[in-house]
Amino acid sequence: MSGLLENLNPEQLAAVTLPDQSALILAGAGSGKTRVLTTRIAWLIQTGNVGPNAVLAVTFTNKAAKEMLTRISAMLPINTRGMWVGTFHGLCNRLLRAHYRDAGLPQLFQILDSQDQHAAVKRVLKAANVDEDRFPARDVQYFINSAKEEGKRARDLEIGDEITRRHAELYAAYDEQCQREGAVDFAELLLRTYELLSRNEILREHYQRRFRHILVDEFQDTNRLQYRWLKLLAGKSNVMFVVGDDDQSIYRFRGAHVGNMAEFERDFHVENVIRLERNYRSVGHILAAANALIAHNRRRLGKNLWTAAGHGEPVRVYEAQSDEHEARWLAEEIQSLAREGLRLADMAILYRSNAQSRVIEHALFSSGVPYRVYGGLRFFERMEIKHALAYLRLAANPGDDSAFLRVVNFPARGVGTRSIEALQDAAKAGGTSLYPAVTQLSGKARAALAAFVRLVESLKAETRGLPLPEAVEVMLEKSGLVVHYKGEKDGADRVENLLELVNAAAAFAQEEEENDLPAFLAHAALESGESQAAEGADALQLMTMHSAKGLEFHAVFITGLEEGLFPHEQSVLEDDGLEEERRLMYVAITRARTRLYLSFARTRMLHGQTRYNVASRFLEEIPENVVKWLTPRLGRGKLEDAVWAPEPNKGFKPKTPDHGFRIGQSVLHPKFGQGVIVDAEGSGTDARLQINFGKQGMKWLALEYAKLTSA
DNA sequence: AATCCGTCTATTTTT
DNA sequence: TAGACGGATT
Repeated sequence: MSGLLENLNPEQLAAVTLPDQSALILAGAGSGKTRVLTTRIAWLIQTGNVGPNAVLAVTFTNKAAKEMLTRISAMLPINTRGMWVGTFHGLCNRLLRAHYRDAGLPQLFQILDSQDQHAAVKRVLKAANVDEDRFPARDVQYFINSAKEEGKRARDLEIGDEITRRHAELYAAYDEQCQREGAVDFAELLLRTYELLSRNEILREHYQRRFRHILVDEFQDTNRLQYRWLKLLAGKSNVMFVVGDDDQSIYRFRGAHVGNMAEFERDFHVENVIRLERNYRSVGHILAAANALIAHNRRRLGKNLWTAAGHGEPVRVYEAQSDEHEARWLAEEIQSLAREGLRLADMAILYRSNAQSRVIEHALFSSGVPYRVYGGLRFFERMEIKHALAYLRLAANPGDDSAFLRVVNFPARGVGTRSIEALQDAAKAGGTSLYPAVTQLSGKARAALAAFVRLVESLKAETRGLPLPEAVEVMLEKSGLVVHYKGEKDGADRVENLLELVNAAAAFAQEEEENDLPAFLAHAALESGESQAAEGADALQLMTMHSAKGLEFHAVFITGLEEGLFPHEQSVLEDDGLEEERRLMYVAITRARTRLYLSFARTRMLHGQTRYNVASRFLEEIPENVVKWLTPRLGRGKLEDAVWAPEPNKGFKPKTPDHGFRIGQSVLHPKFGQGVIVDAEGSGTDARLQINFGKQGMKWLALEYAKLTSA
């Protein structure tokens, strides 16, 4: 056998070569989980009686799915085409496209992402004349998604109180609207497929017979509906190979149900659970910190990571006076590591909530450290891209009301609210979508709308039969989007993104076998794309601990370790919340290969107020012998002393310093020339200013001695 | 139709 | 503090 199994440790080997029975692999952080999963698939195929098309592998992210396919292709000389490897949503999309009639959907059903869904809910609320203060769209959206993730339709809900009753009605109305418009949201992809397979015996048996081996990645993140979906496909006799880590379950707030692991053991009569506990990523002290911390959780399946590598460096802990000091220390420490030769891209700053990035970014910017922030808007979520996609959607299907409403007056073409309302009435009266209802109108409203209809018609005509990227170019031209943004003052980035959409279409057309317009639209909804294009440059990584899951870095900084922030005060109120926060800390710690830093700040600006903090309990849960304090060691006081008391009202603090210099101001220095003040601290004779002198560099100058004049 | 202004809110996020 | 949003204003 061509070395497939070489270098696997005994547990990995056991997992890969398990006989045909369902198995649960408890894979610790850094234990070679993806390798086991992909080698298992390769092994199944290579040893004979399993063909590629008998394999179904499910992941949560497109990235993971892609990674898996790449690795399998590298291991096997075969074409991976027949294999179904994808995300839950991607696979459901594939099934529903293939069986749209049986699923009760139009052939060109559109996928709504969360934004689209939010807009759709708002339209339902408006149509139903609901008081949006009492029933905010995001609450209704949350209600609908939670219900769907429990596998429930509006009619299946138990109505307890008035609010629930109203929510259920809105859920029903929303589903009706989606059905009318041929729209399917993310949860619906799952639920619809589930219903299709449970109702349709022929289809169910077909797929059950086909997928002899079902493999699931990150199983601890599955929700209840996903588990039922898997069970349905598995039937009585298929082999499930699920990989997960209960200690890394951090997504309960979005429906993940760790209990699925225990249920799986029971439902599938799992005889032996295989534990992958040997860690190939981190040095000993880091693992010791992680193990000791997670041992404070009660409900665990149980696991202890170990490594053959040495202890390595101790975990460093830093106490800062304030969030700004913490940020400045981070910048300094990172620069010093960079001087030692570490690549910036191999270091990460992690935080609990996105808001924390601001101070850090400020400090990094001031010291000129290149960085990259994860999170935020992704490519296909940007407004201008949404607009462009709406035009494409209309070209594919003019009956798409949400696309219609998005761009009917964008760029502005004199279609006002009154015209839209008239149109909506006409559509309702005629029982049609908005587009065909235009002919029912008269007067001014009709004129403006008719022009839009002509635009869509010409779009349809001129893109028909064109290769995808060319169709996108035509759309950009005809819709007037590019011209519009060119004329806007901050439109340059948007124009660039629109042009990038042509490249995205070209890349998609080249990579995918099924590459027509509808397929591209589904791709845009299911894979929102990278959040930032600038990959490759050597830049420090900034992200939340949640986004760090699955990644690893040479050096990791976990920041803001303060009671109330991490563990977050909200989470302490939630059932199992504290344990989930601890798992998050565990995930964060285990991202580090050789260097781990933990930091906290005594004071932090939060919601415009200074908060006084106590160090996080997680710090105390890490054994002293693996830790090295960079600041004087903290007394180990009782946590009951923890206060998040608001600042005692001392009236106002003089925010404008007495010396008259402000941050952002341009100044002139006799020796360094012109510069800009980027930061300041102290006051009176202690006042110091940090000034960016461009090529001369960044300097801290004592105001008392530096002869500064304003420039 | 664009812009201004007051009000509200503030944990984590993939599909 | 700062961003998003909705309503009112120009």
